Amino acid sequence: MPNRKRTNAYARLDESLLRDLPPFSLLDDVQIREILDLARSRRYDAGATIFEEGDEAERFYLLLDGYMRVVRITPEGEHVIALHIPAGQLFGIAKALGRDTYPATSVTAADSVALSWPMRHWDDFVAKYEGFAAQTYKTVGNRVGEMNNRIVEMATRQVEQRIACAMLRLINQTGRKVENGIEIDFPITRQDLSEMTGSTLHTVSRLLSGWEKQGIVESGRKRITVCQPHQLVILSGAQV
DNA sequence: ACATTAATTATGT
DNA sequence: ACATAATTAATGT
Repeated sequence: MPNRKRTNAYARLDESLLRDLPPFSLLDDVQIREILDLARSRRYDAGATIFEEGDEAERFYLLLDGYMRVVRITPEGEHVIALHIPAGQLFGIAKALGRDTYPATSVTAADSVALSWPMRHWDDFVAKYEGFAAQTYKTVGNRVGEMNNRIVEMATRQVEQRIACAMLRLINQTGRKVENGIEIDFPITRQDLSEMTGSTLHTVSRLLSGWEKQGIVESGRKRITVCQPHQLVILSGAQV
């Protein structure tokens, strides 16, 4: 039996991968098949850079598994983590922002799998597939909203409150229930938290140690569990 | 109220 | 054994 030649690097993709994801949930299996046959599937190790800020936006992506981190790097080489993206969401969608270069760098926060399509299909997708445009712009809106909140946070809250806010977002968006609380579902360091909050890894470490003594969190190397989310909410200074 | 510096210890391959 | 991550104390702005 001769090998079938195929464009994908791995076994034929199954329709069920996309069927329940918001951008594609209104489509029938024939349409999903079309889309999958245009897609490339790739696996990335944790910490892999998928594209960099300013690169020509050649493809757009859908994260099937893992977590992405959207990063901006200052001329001085300082990293600022703008956003985390969970599995099931599109990223690298420069066309949705009216751009032909990527506005930020995308790095995997965990081992990940992503589909991607050439950007030239973007307009076809928007025109042809019901619900695709609406859902993607909703996603973009949510991300912009989150970043706006962060700006207010940065300007008005103290470091302890900002870190509490960042951790609350993480457990809401990427939390996984474990015995004694909610664990952040991907490896995360003190350094990462500091890059999300405009702080330093030392301050983060010191605060986490304090919270651990109070039983609010439990942490180890590259992993953090929030045991008492409510206490974090109080510390975050959220408006009641 | 924080960052920075530096020294030390813990942890994972 | 080695590199990376985390802690802790001291000092600086």
